[in-house]
Amino acid sequence: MKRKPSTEATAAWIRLMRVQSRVLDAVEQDLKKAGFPPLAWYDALLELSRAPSGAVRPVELEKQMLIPQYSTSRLIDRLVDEGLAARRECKIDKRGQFVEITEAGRELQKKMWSAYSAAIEKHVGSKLSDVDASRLCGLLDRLGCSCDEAQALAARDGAPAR
Amino acid sequence: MKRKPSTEATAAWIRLMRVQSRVLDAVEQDLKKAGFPPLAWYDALLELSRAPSGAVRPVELEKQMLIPQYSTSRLIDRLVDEGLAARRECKIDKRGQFVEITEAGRELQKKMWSAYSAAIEKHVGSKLSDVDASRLCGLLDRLGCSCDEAQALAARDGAPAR
DNA sequence: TCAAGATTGATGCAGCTGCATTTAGTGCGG
DNA sequence: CCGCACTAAATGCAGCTGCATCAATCTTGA
Repeated sequence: MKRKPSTEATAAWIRLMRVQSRVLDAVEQDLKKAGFPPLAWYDALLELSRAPSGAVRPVELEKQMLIPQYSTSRLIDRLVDEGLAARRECKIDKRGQFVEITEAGRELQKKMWSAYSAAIEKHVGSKLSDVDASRLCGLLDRLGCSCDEAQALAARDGAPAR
Repeated sequence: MKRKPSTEATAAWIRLMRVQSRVLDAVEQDLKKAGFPPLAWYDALLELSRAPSGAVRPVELEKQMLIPQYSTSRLIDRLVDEGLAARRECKIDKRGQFVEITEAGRELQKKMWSAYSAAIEKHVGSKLSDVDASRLCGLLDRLGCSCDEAQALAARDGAPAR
């Protein structure tokens, strides 16, 4: 019987998988019950709303959200279908485009943040002291090769996921 | 601007989502590159192989793996299609059935564990001391309302995910 | 004993994801 | 200016997921 990874490492792996899936599920369920779309929509709206001009190239969105290109393309489709964002022509590069958040999009993002932040508090915040949350961050960061800007983002108005 | 969850809690949430998804991706990719099926198959095979009789009721599998009923049903379909498991009639309850792992299934499980354990070591073990891994476990457990048996499982021959 | 309700497992449908490919446009070297 | 390699985005297809529902069987209680 091979035993490359230590028992501790394996246990950590298992928990990382299980706990994340449970917590994510719980948060997504809360949002859904409140009548909101999936978290990915929120993330996209947040990125769009952060852009000074309110418009972002799909490629940028893709990099920010760490999701594949086709996924971005379809997510934008859905946002546009729902009137939360609009595609704008990109004059300087005719292959590309800009995606601009609409007023409806901004409103939804704000409303979602109420429910979303409450869910984070309920499923994470209330179970961990700030000190422990920071410890958890530190340990997770060592696995993920750094989430760079996460601290900065969290300090602002909404939190991305994934 | 609301600020229900602390900055620390939010940062922990973000990292939990991001790091998990990166690590899971990395491990799944390693397995795929080695020509193996997805992790879910491994988990199922492991559960089946653990059963003393080598046969398990789908309902049991469902509870162990924490996935919905229809998901189990279809996963079993795929395993059976590939000759890794077989459906056996359940005499005592004609609604139900038993799922039994085949020799091919046992072999695949073992081979996958080599690749899987190597991936865990590469993406988790090598980045965290045992002590830190244990700390991580402790913190995660507080979020997940306990993963009960995870420690016991890890001590044996293979580790489930999710 | 038999109807009502619970449990086991399968399945049709819609939506989402990954993969590969396509379409269109850019920019560079010759 | 042309051809070639590269980047931006969209899309067809297959597989997977969740949801709702179904059929079969079991259990319970009047």
